[in-house]
Amino acid sequence: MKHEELGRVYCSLARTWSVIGERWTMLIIREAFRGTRRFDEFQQRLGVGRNVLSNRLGRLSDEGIFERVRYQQSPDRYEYRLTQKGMDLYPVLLTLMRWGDLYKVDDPPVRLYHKGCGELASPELRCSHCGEPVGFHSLRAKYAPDAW
Amino acid sequence: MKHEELGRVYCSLARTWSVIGERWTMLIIREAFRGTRRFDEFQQRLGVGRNVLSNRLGRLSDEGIFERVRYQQSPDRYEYRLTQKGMDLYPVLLTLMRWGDLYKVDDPPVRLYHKGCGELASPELRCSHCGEPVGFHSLRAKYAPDAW
DNA sequence: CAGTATCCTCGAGGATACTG
DNA sequence: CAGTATCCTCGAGGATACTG
Repeated sequence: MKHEELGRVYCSLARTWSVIGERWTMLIIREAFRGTRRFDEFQQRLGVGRNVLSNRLGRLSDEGIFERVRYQQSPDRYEYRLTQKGMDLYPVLLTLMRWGDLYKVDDPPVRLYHKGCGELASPELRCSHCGEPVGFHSLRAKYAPDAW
Repeated sequence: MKHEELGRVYCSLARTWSVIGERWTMLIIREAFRGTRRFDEFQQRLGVGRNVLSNRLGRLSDEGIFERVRYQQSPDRYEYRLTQKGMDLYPVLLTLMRWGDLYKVDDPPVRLYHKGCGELASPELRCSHCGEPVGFHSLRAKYAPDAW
C-alpha cells in the first residue's frame, strides 16, 4: 500500500496518517505551534530541505491545515498560519510529546502551564461526558462492519 | 537529518517520532490494540510486506513496546504483546483517530463507549490538576534553553 | 505458521544553484 | 527572502521464494 492510499481506507487513524505521517510533517506543524510562520524560518530551524519544505507546506495548505496569508505586496510574500483544522492537531502533538517526556528524555524540554489554574499541566484524556480519566481498559470499541 | 537522528535531538516529539513515525508502525500498534498478536495475523490484516513487518516487530520489541511471549514449544512460537510502554501510546492513537473522525470520514468507523458512565465517549484533554479541558490557547509553553 | 533472504522499485529527502 | 528546478542518494516498502 502506498502512502497516499492510506487516505482511502475506512480507518480514521490511517487517513490521518496519510496526511501527517511523513517524517517532516509533524515537525513542521510543531514549529507552527511554536509561532513560526515563514518559509525561511521553518527551513532554518528545522534544517529541512527547501524542496521538501516547499512540497509539505503546499500539501498542508491544500489540505486546509495551513492558510497562506499575504503579509507584503510587490513582491507578494506569504506566510503560513494554522487554520482551525490545523489547530485541532494540538492534542496529537501533545500526546506524542508526553509519551516522549515519559520514555525518551530525562528532563522534559518543554513544560506546559495551565493558564486556568496556574499549575504545571499534565494533560490527560478524560471522558467529555462524565469527566473521568479514560484509557484503553476503560473504553469499549465498537467497529463498523466495514471498518478496516 | 536521517530518521534515526530524530531520536537524538532534544525534543520529545521528535524522539517519539523516531520510534513510531514510519508508515506502518502506528498501524501495527493499532492492530495490536485491536487484539492482534501473531505474525501472520498482522501480515494478513494489514497487507504489509513480511520483511517490513519482521523488521518493525523486531524494532518495536527492542524498543520495549512489544514483548515477545512464547505460546508454544518445539517449534517455539512467539506472539507480540503490548507492554505498558506500548499501552501508553493509546492516547496518541486516540487523538489521531479523533482528528480523522472529525475531518477525514463521514461516519466514524470505530465508536468508543466509556465503561464507567456507559456513554459514547469523546475523550478530550484535560488538566490533570484541575480537571478543566485544555487546548493550545489555555496552555503556556516554557522551553528549556537547549530545547530543539 | 513465523519468520528470513533476495531482489527490485520508487519516492522521500538532501544539496545546491538559480530566480523574481 | 520565498520559493522552484535539478540531480542525486538511500532506504522504506513490495513481491516472492525458501526454511525449520
